[in-house]
Amino acid sequence: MGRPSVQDQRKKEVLDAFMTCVALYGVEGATLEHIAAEAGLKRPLIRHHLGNRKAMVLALGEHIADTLSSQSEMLRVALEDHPGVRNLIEALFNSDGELDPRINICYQALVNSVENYPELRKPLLDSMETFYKVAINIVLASHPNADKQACEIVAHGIVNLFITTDAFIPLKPPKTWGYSSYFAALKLAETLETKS
Amino acid sequence: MGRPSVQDQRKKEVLDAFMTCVALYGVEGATLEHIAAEAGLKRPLIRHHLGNRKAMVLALGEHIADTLSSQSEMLRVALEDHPGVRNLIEALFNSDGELDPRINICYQALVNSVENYPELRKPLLDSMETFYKVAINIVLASHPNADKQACEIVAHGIVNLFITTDAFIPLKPPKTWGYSSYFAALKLAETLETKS
DNA sequence: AAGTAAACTGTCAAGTTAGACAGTAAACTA
DNA sequence: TAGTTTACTGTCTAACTTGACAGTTTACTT
Repeated sequence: MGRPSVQDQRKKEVLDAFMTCVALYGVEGATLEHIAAEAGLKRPLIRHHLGNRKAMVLALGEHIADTLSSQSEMLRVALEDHPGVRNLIEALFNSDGELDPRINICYQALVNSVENYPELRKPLLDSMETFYKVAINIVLASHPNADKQACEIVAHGIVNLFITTDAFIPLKPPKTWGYSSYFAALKLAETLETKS
Repeated sequence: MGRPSVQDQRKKEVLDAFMTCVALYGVEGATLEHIAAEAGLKRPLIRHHLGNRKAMVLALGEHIADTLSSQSEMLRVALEDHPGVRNLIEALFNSDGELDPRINICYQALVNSVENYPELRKPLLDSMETFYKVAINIVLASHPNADKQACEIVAHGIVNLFITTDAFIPLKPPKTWGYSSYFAALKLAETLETKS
């Protein structure tokens, strides 16, 4: 049967290194050399595992989408026993390093490359949609009497506020920026309380 | 006195082309060839006007920061006679093409490059701060009796919701995404009404 | 121990990119 | 018209980047 394949594992490692480089240099700036150095491998190995550049970018798109989707699932499971909008907000804003900020940065970089790699659009769109869906369901579950549309809007808003906060991380902004988004999310959540 | 200088004008044109390319290919992916083609000039001219690559990136940082600041000023002036949070939200979300979405995309790309170009941090931080300040003052002006901190939070929230909406534009998302941010911003604004 | 399938390495060729600089053309002044 | 300043072009070099592929090593099977 020959040497055992570590392709699945290696692929993940390389994609992780790719993710780091895209976050730092942008999609086209993440060269094979950068990725190889980051992954601790020789350059030709990158190609061996992920194929040529286009295949790599598309694989990264799938990877980011999968990661976002599985993070959504983790969020859903984590809040299954402790529902409540409040807990959703805490999970998003006060998850100390549990949610990898590279994913958001990388996601944005890929979004901006959709024109060059149209195949990226669907996975990116779908994975964000599931993220929103999870948030919406959490909000709906904790406010069964509230207006359905209002819940969707609040959920979208909370997620979007989180996204912006995450996007500013490389800037090392004053803490007030993060706090404001956090409190704005809480305010949004409160709009459901008063109506119920 | 020799041939009249068009440097100021050309510089702006080249920076505009640079902005377009960064939005499309990322900071490191925006090559001189791309920029030259976009600007309709020969490659060496880019260098003539903006200097080497590092100088170009820093110049773009200043340019984006200046543009953001002047857009903030325009917003301030436009809403001077028609204050009100509602009008702020309309101006942000329903400005049909008046606010260039490339600026936001480019801003994000530059934020992610702060580690490679540390000098970018200050202008990016300062210009976003003035954007927030303008929004805060508009909110404060229309709700003089409301809690000051609440106004700041709402203003931050509205701006951040707008930023996320703008960031998704290259994805061509379903209209509901944009609407949700818009309505979430309105809901945030309403939290001030009920308390006054 | 021989066979084998996969991971891994070394290296070359083609294309692209940034940087540098000499030189030309254009638009003004005296 | 001569001089001057600036915009602009052509072109060379060095470095970088991707793609390709032959060859080696590793780890498992029979």
